[in-house]
Amino acid sequence: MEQNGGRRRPTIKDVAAVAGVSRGTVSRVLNGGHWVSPEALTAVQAAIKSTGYAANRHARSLVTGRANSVAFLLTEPQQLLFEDPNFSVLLRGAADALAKRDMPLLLMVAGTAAERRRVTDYVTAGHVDGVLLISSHAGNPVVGTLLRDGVPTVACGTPLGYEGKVGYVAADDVTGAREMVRHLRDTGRQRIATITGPLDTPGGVQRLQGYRDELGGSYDESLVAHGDYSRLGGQRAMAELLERRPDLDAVFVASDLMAAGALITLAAQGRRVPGDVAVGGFDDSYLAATLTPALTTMRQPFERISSEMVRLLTDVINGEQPAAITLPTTLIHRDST
Amino acid sequence: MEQNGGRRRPTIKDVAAVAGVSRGTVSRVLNGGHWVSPEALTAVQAAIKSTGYAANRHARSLVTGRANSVAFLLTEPQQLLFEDPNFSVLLRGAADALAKRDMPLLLMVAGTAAERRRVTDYVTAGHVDGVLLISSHAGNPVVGTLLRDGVPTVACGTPLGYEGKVGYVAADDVTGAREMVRHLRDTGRQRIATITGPLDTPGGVQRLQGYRDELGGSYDESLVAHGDYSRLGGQRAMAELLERRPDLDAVFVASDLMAAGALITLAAQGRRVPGDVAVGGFDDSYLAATLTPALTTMRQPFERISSEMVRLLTDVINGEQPAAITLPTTLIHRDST
DNA sequence: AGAAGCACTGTGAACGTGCACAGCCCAACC
DNA sequence: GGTTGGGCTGTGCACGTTCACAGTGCTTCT
Repeated sequence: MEQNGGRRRPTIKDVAAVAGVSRGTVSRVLNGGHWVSPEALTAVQAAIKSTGYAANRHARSLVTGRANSVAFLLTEPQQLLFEDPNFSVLLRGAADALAKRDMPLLLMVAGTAAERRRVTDYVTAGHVDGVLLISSHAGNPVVGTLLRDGVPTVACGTPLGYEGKVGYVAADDVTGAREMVRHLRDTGRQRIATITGPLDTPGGVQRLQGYRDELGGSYDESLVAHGDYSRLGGQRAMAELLERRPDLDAVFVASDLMAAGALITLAAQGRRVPGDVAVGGFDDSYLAATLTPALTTMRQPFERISSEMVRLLTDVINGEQPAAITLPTTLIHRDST
Repeated sequence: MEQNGGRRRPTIKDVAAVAGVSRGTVSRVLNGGHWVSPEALTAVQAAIKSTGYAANRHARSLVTGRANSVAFLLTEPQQLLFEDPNFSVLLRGAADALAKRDMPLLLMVAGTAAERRRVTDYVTAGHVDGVLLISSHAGNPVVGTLLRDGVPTVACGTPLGYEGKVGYVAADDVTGAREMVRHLRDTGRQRIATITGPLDTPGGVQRLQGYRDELGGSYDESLVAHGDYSRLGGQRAMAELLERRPDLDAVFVASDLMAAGALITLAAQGRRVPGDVAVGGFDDSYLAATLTPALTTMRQPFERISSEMVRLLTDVINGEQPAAITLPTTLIHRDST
């Protein structure tokens, strides 16, 4: 309420004085209000309001040993993740979920070795309570460090090489991929190709897995090309596929961004979508609906993924065992199939 | 070096004991190393390494009254900013620049009134030293609050309604827009339209200003349509322009994302780019190069903008007067003009 | 009536730092 | 040879909070 006229910020002591109680009582009110009389409670609450008191988090953290904050850690080699439209959605979701718990989100980037060093130093020094890990490529050295130092960690997507050792939240890639391939087959496609993600990422191997599972015996190596989750990668992989198998009539692309690239190649080579070739994506990023034609894709529930990551992480911080959560994907039917 | 076997983290006292000096000396080494003898210096440095000591930032903040962290504050009503490709670049740049100063970046979102309240409480409570403000729409209530409470703030783009009261870093929108329009005219275009950003944002008004300045007398209201920085908005505005002025032969679009939308409309209506209509964008986001045709656009130096914002903010935090920094834009000539 | 419990309150000691201050040693100066 | 002063060092206090503990007054049970 009061104006900050260059004066010192009110402390718990000031509140206690105004309320006519002791520091201890104010502290108890602040932390749940148990074991304090109704009169004291209201007096303290009024005093807090009138003084404009806000707890000093540094002092609190110092004595409790908890930072009450969480790091959102990006460990991609390049800024590839920043081109990824999903990243923003995930980031925002995490920030929202954390804000509801009154915990700030610290954004940390660990691309280079120097950054990696700084980040692990920071994190293992206990300046955050836990880490939301946006890694993906297997063999990430950061994961090992966090694990070894016992830092509560929740990954986004199966952490290849660390399954069962670190908690994670992921979409059901295998089933999602199967469903898309089944959809393509159900609409009469015979020669269904796929553009995969990098095979050292969970999305890369698991969506390919689903593609294979669904196709079973009729699986054919020449219908598989590999991308790197970038638009350009999708463009190239599509060109490669068309050269190898000009007869293909559908393609399941492991990400919307790569699908956007594939559409460019298809258009450039005069193939009509979905007339000549049906295209199915994965993610349902905001891109999908704006492409021409609008992209049929598997929706990943990113808002849910981020909120579950935060929930899981706070649980782990509070001593629970890390768990693995898999969430279902949904087929979004648009114009490209 | 030592393993964290559930043991307590080393404190400055442990370091002092190992080095055979007092806390004070270790503290001096930590803060610049002035007034400490060479022998003590090396002894302390060795002790820091052998104990694996890292200063407790909470304790430090408690006594110094500085948080040593900065908030990256998003104040857009919706998640519009998260669709904006520039946002990621800015965010990453800021995180990098801050990391070099060993300051963490706190991401805060203040879209709704409740979020706004929480954020201003947090910030004015002194839990961060300053704010990197990613606002844009005029009349943002958060700016006033920050200003009133004397929170060091640096905005991205001219903070409409608060010019001269808060420091900012911006690209030279007016000159950039002029240059693009001049380029269109120099390549022989006669009827140059424009799609503006929202007119309560600096980019909206200033890029329109540049367009007008360059066209001078030959300026015509019917060649101006308004967008909202979204792809769909660009799509709609382009349709509006084509209906009103089917004879137009060029369009300057105030953002790449809107230009992407404009290209969709132009393609749908059978206009060839750049044959029938030349299209110039603004931003040079990663989108621009991947569009078909690749987009001619004005490059905003986002990496530089974010690093200058951080530099300016740290200056303000250290007591300097806030300044206004304007950075030049560059014409990137591609295939759409 | 005294003991025992309950509901609540106040107090002192931490937590790990930076900073002001006082003290030390040694060289240089009068 | 005492005084000054500069280079370096150690010590006590403060920062704002939580937590354990010791009360206090009041009810209830033996």
